[in-house]
Amino acid sequence: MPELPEVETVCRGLSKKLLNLNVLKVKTFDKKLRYSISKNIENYLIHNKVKAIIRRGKNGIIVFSGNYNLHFHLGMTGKFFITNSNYNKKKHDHFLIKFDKNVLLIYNDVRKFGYVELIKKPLDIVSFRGIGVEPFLCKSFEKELFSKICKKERSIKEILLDQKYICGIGNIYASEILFRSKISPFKSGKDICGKEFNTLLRSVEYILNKAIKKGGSSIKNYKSIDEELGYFQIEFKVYNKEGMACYQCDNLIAKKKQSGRSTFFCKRCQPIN
DNA sequence: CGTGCTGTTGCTAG
DNA sequence: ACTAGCAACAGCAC
Repeated sequence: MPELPEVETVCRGLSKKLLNLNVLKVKTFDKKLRYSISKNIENYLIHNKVKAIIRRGKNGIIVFSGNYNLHFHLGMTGKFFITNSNYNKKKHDHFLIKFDKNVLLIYNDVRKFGYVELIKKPLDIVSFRGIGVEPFLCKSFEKELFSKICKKERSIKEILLDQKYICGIGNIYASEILFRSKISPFKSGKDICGKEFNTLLRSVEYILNKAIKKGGSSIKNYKSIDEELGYFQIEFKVYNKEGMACYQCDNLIAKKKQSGRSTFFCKRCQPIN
């Protein structure tokens, strides 16, 4: 389930396991994920050392010592596993990197909406793929963000999902953030007042931070041989809770589609006006 | 057994 | 500027 907190947890896990290791071998099992993987990717990465793992929105970047970095996006079902060289290939494994110290990194993706790609240095992290402000920096950009968003006809839920304003928020946490903010997901951007917007930004930080903390606590007590990185789940207040009692009031949680995607909310706690 | 629907993302054609 | 459709697959209800 890769939104920002999951990607952050994956990056921290990768850092812990891969930093300073050397690439011995790269292998692709599938020619194509969302995009085709560079045919001779091994030539670009072999004998390179892992220098850092960086997250930007829902993107991860493995920084290598050579001229190229490796950008990954997990799509809907992308997962990394760290294991050892005795590993046997599983269904939907698409890509692996063998490092020294007997460390093997596996990329597994059922639906193949994710991808990995080489990106040439230098790394421009600020304007990376044209995405917007990092959620944990959004308070410093409150004025700029508000001046854009308060002109939008679109609903605030769709604005939160649009990576070009604030990046990293996906369909699950968008509902959770709006519930905490007591703002209707259907409220138009132009109807959001300054005070509400301030509450919204604080909820963005709160919800994502809470989820990262949860991920951070789940990652350190691994015990299986094949360690799956970033798999965890926070307790949701509204997501997937249709028909259940609201956490705050007696009302039942409602579910509606916005741009073809499910939104969960409480009509009483999140009034439209 | 099949058929149809849903799903954590993001690109693109219209 | 916006939305529907789509990518590929599993899991579920019926």
